[in-house]
Amino acid sequence: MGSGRRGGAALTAKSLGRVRPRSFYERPVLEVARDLLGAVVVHTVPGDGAVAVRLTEVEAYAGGHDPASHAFRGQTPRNAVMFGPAGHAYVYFTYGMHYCMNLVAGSDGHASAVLLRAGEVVAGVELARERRTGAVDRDLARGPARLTTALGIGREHDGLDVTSARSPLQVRRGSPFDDALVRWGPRVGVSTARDVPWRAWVNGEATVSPYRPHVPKKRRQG
DNA sequence: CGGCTGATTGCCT
DNA sequence: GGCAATCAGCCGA
Repeated sequence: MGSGRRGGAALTAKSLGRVRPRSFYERPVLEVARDLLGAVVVHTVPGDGAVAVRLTEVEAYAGGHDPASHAFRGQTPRNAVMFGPAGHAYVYFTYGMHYCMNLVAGSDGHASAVLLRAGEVVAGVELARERRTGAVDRDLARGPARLTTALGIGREHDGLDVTSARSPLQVRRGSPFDDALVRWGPRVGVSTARDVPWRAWVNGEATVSPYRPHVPKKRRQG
């Protein structure tokens, strides 16, 4: 372990499809979210290898008018990438230990984005296992923070353009899922717009995250 | 299996 | 100072 390249032979651009162009992201965020199911996120680390994840679960955030969005209270240094052009990665740190990755969608300045919640590792499984020690294969990228860990994504990737064929972080066409397999549900922990289903996942996929609605943490007594 | 909770840092008010 | 777009581990049934 720790020496030599991994995942190179199994990872061909052809099998994963073309890199999605910026125009793919410059659409309403719900359309982008739906079409990201089946798409493949590829992160390559020179000398280490590449890991590719085929998305099975995503969540849409609609920018300044969305109470659950990081953009709701306006632009800050942390969320600045969301207010920029589509097709860039917005990576944030949360719970003092986890990273989550979004893809900026919509028109410039709208600050909408799609959270990548879960997927299946389709290349670089060995490297993903190293990054996710102890996890069974099905759980390697099953959950937003698990997904970034498996891919090796951190704060340094915030703002990266994922539409370039030369980028170490790309999103490729992959193999889209049929509409009949796509399910929509209400988002977690949002009081407004509860009737709008902004979480999309693929029915029957084992890699869809198992987590339930988040309940506010109770303050410790004494 | 489902439910609950501690971990641990940075961001926003 | 409160809490977060989470996760893993522990507990009881």
